[in-house]
Amino acid sequence: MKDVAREAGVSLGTVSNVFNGFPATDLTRRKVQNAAERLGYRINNYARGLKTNKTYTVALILPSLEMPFFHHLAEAVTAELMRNGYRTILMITYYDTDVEQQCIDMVEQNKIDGIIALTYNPDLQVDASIPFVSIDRHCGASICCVSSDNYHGGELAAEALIACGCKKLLFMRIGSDVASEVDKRGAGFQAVCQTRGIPCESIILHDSETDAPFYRYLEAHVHDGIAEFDGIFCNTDRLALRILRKLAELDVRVPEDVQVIGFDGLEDYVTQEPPCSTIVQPVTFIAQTAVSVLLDRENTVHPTLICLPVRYEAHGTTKGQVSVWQANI
Amino acid sequence: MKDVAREAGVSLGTVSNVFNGFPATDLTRRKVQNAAERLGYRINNYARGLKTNKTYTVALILPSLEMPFFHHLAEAVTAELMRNGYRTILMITYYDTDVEQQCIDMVEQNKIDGIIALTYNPDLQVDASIPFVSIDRHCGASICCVSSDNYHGGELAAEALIACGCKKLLFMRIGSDVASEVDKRGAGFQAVCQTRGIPCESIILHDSETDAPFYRYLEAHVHDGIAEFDGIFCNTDRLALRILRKLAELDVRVPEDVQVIGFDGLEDYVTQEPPCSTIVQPVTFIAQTAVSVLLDRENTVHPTLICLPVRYEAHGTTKGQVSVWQANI
DNA sequence: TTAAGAAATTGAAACGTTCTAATTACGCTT
DNA sequence: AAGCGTAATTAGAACGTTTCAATTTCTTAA
Repeated sequence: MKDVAREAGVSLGTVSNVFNGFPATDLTRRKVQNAAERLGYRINNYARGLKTNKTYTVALILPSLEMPFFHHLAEAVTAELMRNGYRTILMITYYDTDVEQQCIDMVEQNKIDGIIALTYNPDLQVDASIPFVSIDRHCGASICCVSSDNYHGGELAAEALIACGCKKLLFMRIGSDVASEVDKRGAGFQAVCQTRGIPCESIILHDSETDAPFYRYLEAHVHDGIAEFDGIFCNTDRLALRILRKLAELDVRVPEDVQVIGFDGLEDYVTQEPPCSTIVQPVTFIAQTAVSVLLDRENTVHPTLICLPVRYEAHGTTKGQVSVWQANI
Repeated sequence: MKDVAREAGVSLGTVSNVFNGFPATDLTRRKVQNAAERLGYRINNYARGLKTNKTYTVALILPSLEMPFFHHLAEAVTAELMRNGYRTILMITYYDTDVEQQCIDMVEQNKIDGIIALTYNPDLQVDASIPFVSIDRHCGASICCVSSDNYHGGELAAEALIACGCKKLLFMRIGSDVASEVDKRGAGFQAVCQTRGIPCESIILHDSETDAPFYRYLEAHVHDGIAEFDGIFCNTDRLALRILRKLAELDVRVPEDVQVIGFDGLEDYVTQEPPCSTIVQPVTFIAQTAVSVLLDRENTVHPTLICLPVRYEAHGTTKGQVSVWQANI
């Protein structure tokens, strides 16, 4: 920059002004730009960050990229940040709460502009001075969490199954994250069942790595292809897919005898064989919202939870193309 | 840091020494650490980067995260970099060659320590002074590219099918990246067919978004469940999966009448229904190799291509559990 | 006890920006 | 032509580290 200033015959400050869009004569502007071009000058963002304390970098902390929801999120967050001129530092925790804390520590060390995280550590130590947005799960009372409207998603699933004629329902939930927003899917589902007077059984697996308990339940409650229930809501598409295969194995006809709805609506699972009706999460919208809440530090008061609308999408494991999401619940 | 120095009653330089592991008395070391603790001091990496020109950050540029190969790669690269004390800046190009160039430009501006990229732009402008490793595809004569041993993978596929009794083979290839390392799969496959005197037809789709041409071919060459070929090698598992479904639709029995092998071996596809025999890529190893080549700037001379070993894995769409990868080709 | 040598510590000058207050140049009005 | 207000430019002090030559302190051996 010093060289550019000398080459252009102006002062250091002027070069800085030109590069930051501060007022300058067309002539000087041109002189500086030419000099910079000739010298192949590139601004040094570290020196700049040192002075401004602004790094145009945010950290994205995720448990893994293997689950479709996670890598879709990663892609969407990265894209949205880039659109705003920010870079993404990606960190993977492998569902390990210690690694989560490590990531936070590492990242705070680096004077970044914010953190977007999906973590499982209930008592994460995070510096209150650094903007933080969580996804799917609260971490800290005053930290904004953005997620799908899981509760309403559960309601939609119940409404859809009931509208398609189901009389006896089943809710299946797997996954290790307790007390997360995701947990509300079951609550919404059960609430509707209750109101409508539809019996509903729940099988909830928090710590199990395997689906075996679900399979055992199915085997116990299906006899000669006749099931004791006629509708299942699985809390993820991934699970729904495996349940569908198990049902096929047990000679249960879908959707004739039993109807199935999953949750997520990411192409990866929905288009698999068989494709499954589902509650679609607005991943891209979640990403965009998280980013804009994070970057918008104008309002000092932030919402503590933002739920984004989900919708029901029929893919053949429920009867008909019922547009339940338009129902006024 | 100034405050820490004052608090500990030592000079600025000493504090720096302590934090960088330079020799210091146990006493001073303790004094400095206590002071730092009391003041909640954290080193500022931007100031440090300014001085040392070392940022402990590398950029990872990928077309997308949706393909299993890509997100596995992203995860493995991130983990490996973290293990080495580096941070990962993730950038997604959406297969757009302009965006690729943009990413490179952005990243060069930021004085990072290196770039790992999987790009499609044949004439990417990249600053020779910044360490660069590409994956799956060369970009620039003197830039190191690491990939699976795709040629040998093709050979393995052919060997496996032939060892399982195939007499008339088919090679199917889809994907937009021309002239990449991936392209060598077909070459290896055909070479073995030639040597062994096995007839082999190839259907190569470079620009097609859809599989329709493959389906049309299959429909034309299968009559009443009897196919004119008895073995297929698909250049990805994703494709293999769809071909398998089409074959089922055409009442072709797999593996009895036609055997199928895919390529990639990432859980996402192999465990789908039906699971498919495949050539497994060592994703994690690719990631580790890319990182270590990138970080190891000691040797000024770098290899221009590094091929990592693949292996054949039977999953039921080929007959028997033939361990072809041990064959001495 | 002292001199020499090694080890630890210090002070000040970088690194490449931005920022602020001060200065200079410019265009108008009287 | 002088005076005034505004806009553009400048000089130099930060920002928080590292680095290196110079200095001090500590060890050891004569």
